[in-house]
Amino acid sequence: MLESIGNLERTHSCGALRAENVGETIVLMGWVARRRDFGPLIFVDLRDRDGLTQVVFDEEFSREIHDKAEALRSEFVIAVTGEVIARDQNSINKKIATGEIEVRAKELLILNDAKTLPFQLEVAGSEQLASEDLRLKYRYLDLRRPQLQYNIRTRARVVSTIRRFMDEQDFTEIETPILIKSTPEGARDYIVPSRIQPGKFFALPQSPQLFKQLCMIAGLDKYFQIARCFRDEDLRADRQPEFTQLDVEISFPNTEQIFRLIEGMFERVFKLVNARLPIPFPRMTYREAMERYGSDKPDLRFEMELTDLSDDLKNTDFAPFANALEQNGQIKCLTVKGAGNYSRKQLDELQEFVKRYGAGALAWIKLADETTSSLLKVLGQETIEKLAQTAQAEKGDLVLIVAGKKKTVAAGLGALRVEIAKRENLIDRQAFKPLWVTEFPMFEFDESDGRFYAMHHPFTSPLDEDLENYKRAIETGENELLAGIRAKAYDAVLNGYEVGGGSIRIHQAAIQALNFKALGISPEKARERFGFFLEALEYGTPPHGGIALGIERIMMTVCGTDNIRDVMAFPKTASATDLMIEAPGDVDEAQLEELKIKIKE
RNA sequence: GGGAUAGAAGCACAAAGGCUGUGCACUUGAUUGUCGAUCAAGCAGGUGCGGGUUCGAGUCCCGUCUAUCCCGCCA
Repeated sequence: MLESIGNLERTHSCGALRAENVGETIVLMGWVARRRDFGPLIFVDLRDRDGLTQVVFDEEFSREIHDKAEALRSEFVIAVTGEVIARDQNSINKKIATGEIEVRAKELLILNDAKTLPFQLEVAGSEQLASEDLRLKYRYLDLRRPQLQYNIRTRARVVSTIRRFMDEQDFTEIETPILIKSTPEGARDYIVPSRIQPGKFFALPQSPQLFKQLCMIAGLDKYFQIARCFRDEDLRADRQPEFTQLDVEISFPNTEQIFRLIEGMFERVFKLVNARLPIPFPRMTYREAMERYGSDKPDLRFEMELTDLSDDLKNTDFAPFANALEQNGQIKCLTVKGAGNYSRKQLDELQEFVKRYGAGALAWIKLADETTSSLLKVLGQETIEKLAQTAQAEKGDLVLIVAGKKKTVAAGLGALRVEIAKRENLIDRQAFKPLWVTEFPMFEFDESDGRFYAMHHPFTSPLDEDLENYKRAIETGENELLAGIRAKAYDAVLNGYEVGGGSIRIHQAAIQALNFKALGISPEKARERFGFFLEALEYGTPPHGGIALGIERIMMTVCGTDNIRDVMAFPKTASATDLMIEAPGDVDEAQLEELKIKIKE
């Protein structure tokens, strides 16, 4: 028999009661986390979002209530009125915040029952959770787990802290449209058919980029938005098709102002979890990051930098190395301290690992009792010793070498660096290591379709020092020169995650036109795609720039998880479906008819 | 689009190519101090799906589906 809550009100949460409450009569409501039946005595761990409180149903105290409690099962929803009593010294439970007390029930309302759950929320004394697909199907149950409750509530605190901070800094929160126009540049769009304009489509924003720039043209001066963004691309452990950004734009800015603002924001956010960040953040150019770490988002929680061996090998006959150098490539290595005893199997695994990034092979030098190497036969002992010396390897160390195109070497060794840090447990889990990566290249050449793409986005301003070369390169079509042009673009990096990226934008129509030319977008095409924006640029556009920060990525570091699904209430699977609501789904024939859409086949 | 791993009771797992099993959950009973309660009994699957190899297949092979991680893609 289920009962009504009536006018009963909670006096405390299940995490609130302490020794000083002893003697009070209180009302708790929550879920039965666990029941321990001792016959005349029944213990119930009552759970809500704040914690657990032990409730005692004592036959001696109230026969009627005790007997009623016999019917309780896991996840029943109950209201308990009772007295807070102190526990014996030896029955204090140090594992829970309310462990010094318990509640002796004198009233019990069974507000709802619950079927046996399809999986146990947490198996006591075990790290094992049910498989993720099952937990995603019953996400509302998985969310009852204290860890997810903590993550979701911490996210809310972070977001409200950000709002308050941006408000204090005199920013205006502005909502931009969700139904916008598709722009083929950048990520694939999610598209939405229009009923009133059959055959036409909206797109969901990949980011509010052009709208925030238009806000600057509109004289709104300091804009921000906690903006939902959509990208129809494949998922990863840190990527979902819809996600949230703190989107920021400022008029008359310089990079320093933006860095200061964001550093202040991060400082405030990380205070919530009692973490201190180094202010100002260290900085590194893109070029330096790639050379030293093989990554534009280096994880600075551990050392282990790359070493260039190209000089030592410039006269080598060994074909893979000679070819790499001939094609303007590189030979670089990682020195792993104390890994000189790696087995053949381990080295094979690492080789397989770098091959995923396009590396042909992984050569190694082991400095054990004697120095051995997979290259011994082809390079000879002397060269091996020299390489080990250049790599600053000492006895007991391991040197891992990759040769090839610069991009491949960086990708392979950059990823290997992180992989080895995980295997060797080199990462300080408590540390927060932020970094600004600056001076990104303007463009990236795509071999497959033989044109340049904007590395950041097509509205990014070139670096002042590179402006002359930029203009010349575009006018004369010198690809090599163009590839070297740097942008006023920067990324915020935290613990190896790119948590944000931004730039100073182009505010002059003539430069914007040049940029489209560099990207191979004809004036006609540009007008068709971005005409409204190009026109807007001509009506007195102030210099402006900004940044967008990924809320989920920030939350991943705040919550100490490596999975984005742990910091979102209702995430999607790797194949971009929602197992709970079973989306995407079919629509009625009538709906399609209204939209004038026919499904092929 | 590609690669890797996994799929067995409600859940998590063990099972040299040879009778399937363990823990938790669940049900019933016992139990005055537990907090991963304990004890006893009970309930419960034939291994994601489709083929193949074999005297015999969770186990080997092929395909497929789902989940996860990665490459490509994406900032």
